[in-house]
Amino acid sequence: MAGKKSINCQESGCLKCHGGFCGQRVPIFSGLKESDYAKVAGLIVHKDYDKGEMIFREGDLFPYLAIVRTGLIKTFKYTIEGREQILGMFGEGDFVGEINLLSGKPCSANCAAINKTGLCLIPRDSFQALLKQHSDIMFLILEELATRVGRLESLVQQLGTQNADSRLIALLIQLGERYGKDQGENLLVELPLSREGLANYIGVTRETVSRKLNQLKEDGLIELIGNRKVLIKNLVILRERA
Amino acid sequence: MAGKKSINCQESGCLKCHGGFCGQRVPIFSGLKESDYAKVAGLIVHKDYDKGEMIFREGDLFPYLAIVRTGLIKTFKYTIEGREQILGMFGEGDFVGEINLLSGKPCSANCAAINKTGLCLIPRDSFQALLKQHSDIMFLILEELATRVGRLESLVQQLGTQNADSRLIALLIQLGERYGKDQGENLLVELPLSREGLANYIGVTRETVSRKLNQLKEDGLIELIGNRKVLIKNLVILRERA
DNA sequence: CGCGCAGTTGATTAGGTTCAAGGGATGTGG
DNA sequence: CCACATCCCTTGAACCTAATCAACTGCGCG
Repeated sequence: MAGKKSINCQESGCLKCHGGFCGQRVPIFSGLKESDYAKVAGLIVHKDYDKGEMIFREGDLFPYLAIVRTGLIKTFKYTIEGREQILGMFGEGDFVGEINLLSGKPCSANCAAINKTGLCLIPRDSFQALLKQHSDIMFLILEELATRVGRLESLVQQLGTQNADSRLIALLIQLGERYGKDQGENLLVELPLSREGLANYIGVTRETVSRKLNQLKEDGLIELIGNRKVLIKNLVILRERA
Repeated sequence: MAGKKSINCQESGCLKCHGGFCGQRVPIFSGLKESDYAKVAGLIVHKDYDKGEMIFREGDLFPYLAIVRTGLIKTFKYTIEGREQILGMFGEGDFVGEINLLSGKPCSANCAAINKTGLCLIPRDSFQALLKQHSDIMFLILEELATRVGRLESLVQQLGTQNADSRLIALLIQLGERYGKDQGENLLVELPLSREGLANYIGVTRETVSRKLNQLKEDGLIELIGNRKVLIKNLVILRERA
């Protein structure tokens, strides 16, 4: 056993990953040749995080590109009042830490594990060298950053909306698109976040989320299954109500 | 004269710009050699916009990288309620349109001129070719996108803050950092936006901006000079109040 | 000089926060 | 497998802030 919390695959060339997850299934490396991929794999360090554990903090130097191998993480900032404002969520194959990769600037936000999470860390220097040789990777990162800008813009749009119903509905639809499974007419959404988490995404209190969710249930638009599942019964009307 | 609203410098190799503004004073081209710069200049198309005029709309294909030569522009989305939510402002030397450059995707937001504005437009195809030859430009764009992500994150943080005072103060400080001029103890800020513009930045109504601004004046923290200037008298206390 | 837009100010209202208490689910250890 | 503890969620009531609606002011401009 290589320890409980941190498994370093450096010597083995990360055989555990190679042919497995972190690498070919990661979009930004999808274009690499076998031989190049082996080089990358040799640099990867594995690290596991418990639910709720911090990965980096705003202001930290975090000299890695972190790829999510398993689990789910979030980036967030603290509002002036001290509430946690979620900025984004990142699942398998997504990466964070790109900012410090380039300029060596400190982190612009906090990052924590939502669930038990395994990351693949690529040290900054190694990655920069890789980038220079493979401009196609740079291109993919550029694209990813552009879509990230797009997502943040949508979040700004959501938070700019006064109405709490609209914000919550927009979030539900969004989560549905990302995590929903079709169930005949309906869409079953496994929520990655608690009520408080949802609240911290859309800038309201957890009580409001609770109330609005139950209101939507009473209006027959959704069904609440336990605390972590929502069945969207009428996406069309839900969209209209936003 | 080459027309009132659109000046195409293609034939002349954009002599007007060369040695003048759009090019060497634009950060992303700062590393180009004279000869390479001449190539870029030959591709540039000038276009002028009146105050309030749309540059592109959400969903448009806008196959240009647009560099601000003179003036000021904003990107924005419409909230679900129909209010205009400003996403960002871009002044001389800044660029927009990077998203469609790569993937050819439609615009994720609207863009309009805040003041009379002159843009330098570089057609997408030409720019992509340029990027392939100059990975250093790609790198600069990557960096710019990263800072843009950072700004949007801060905006999300601001909008996630419930308190309207805090939001407005945060905006004032931000504008102060960007547009402020030191006046001894004080900081004079030329506002690039109307009250309504400020309101559309921080997701409140123009009435609220007006009230809060006057309250800050009465508390001796700021001085209002006409409608487009604010004198910040005590930045330290202002920060505390946020 | 007067028109029109931008900003201000006031009164009212509505919606969400806050504070407080009760109810369920989940998981752990006996 | 049940009992218990904890965490999370729900629900209620009061409050408060910012939106809304409406009228007024004043500045800039033709």
